[in-house]
Amino acid sequence: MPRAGLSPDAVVDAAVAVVDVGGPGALTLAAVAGRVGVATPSLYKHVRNLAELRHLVTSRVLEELAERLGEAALGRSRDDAVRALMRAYRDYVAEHPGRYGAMEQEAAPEDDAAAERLLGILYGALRGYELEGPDLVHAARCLRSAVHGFAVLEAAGGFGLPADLEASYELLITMVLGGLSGRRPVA
Amino acid sequence: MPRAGLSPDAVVDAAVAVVDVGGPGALTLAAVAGRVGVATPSLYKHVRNLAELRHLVTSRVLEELAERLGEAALGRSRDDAVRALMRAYRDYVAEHPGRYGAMEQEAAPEDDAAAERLLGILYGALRGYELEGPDLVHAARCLRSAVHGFAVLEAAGGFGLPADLEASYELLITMVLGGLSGRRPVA
DNA sequence: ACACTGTCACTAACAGCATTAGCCTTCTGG
DNA sequence: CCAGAAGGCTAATGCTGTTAGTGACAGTGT
Repeated sequence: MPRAGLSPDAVVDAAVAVVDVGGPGALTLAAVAGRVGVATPSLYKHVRNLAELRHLVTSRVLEELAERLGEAALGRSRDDAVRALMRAYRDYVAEHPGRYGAMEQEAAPEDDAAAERLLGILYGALRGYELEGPDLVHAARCLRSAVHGFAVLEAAGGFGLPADLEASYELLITMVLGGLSGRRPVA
Repeated sequence: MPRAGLSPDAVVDAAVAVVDVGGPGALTLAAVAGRVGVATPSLYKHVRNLAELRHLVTSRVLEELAERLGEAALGRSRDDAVRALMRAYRDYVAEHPGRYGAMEQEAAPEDDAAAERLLGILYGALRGYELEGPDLVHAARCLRSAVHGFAVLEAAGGFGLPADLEASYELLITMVLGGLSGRRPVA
């Protein structure tokens, strides 16, 4: 039995490949083991259990997303930055729907460095607006909600026809930008 | 062995109760059977398989949501209607986070009457705005994205602290209303 | 060069799950 | 009242994750 030259990273690579083709439900230790050409229990030398593997996949996706968003927002500010960020977000999800859907939902941002980093990028993009403490938090939450909601619905095929999704997303961007430009409802 | 007096509806009731306490991951035939006091295989007399049960749970949640949203939007129009709709949506999810999270993601709206009905209510609320064909579709998609994105993140504990979530949501409502009031980005 | 040690793969085994098959009791309608 | 359907059961199968124990390979100290 020659060694497979495995490593935790290689296992996550395989796991990502699995969800890319089969969706979140296909993420099983047997599938990952089969893909790397190894018996299922061998994976336990590199990964504690399935739960940890899922966690690692989530972190991987968050890292990739943060990378892309960081690039997109680089050298831009205010509306320009947010627009670029939102477009990059959707592009990533459109390229890897299974990967995005495989992220675990219960992940609290605090326990994951990648989540923290992504959140930091969001806050960075919002820096150009004059938003103090709580208002900044509200803005970031709304940005996340809009972007994530659209991403989830699109990745899961929740929208009927895929027609004109770009135009829909542009409207969403417009909504967010309008809301960020500080138009208060009453005041 | 006295009969348990089960029915498909009763099974779905139990399944909903299970996800209410244990979250989506707890939805297992064994758990549902245990809750109704029956052996696992007995469930197959009322439900085709686990996949169908999940489907039924999804439909149930969509029905409940549609009910609540319909009530909320009754007799209102335009911003008033959308505001009421969005608040009712979040209220429902906050009351039953596990239930909302248990909805299957892959559900295309076409194959489910409840989804269709909910979508109809959304479109109804948007009727007051002067939106023609595609623009109406875009608006509905954005409304869904915003509302669903916030709901998912809140239900999964994706926001750090629960503090001030109401204020955040009010900002989201403001964003949506602003976007619906027809301020075009370029034109 | 050689044993030694740790790493990494394996097989064997077990528990929990969904699912199917077959049986037996209980309701129900003619 | 009794035939048949309906709704419960146990037994058994295959897939999953997981653990324990075994053996082969690579690198290291002598």
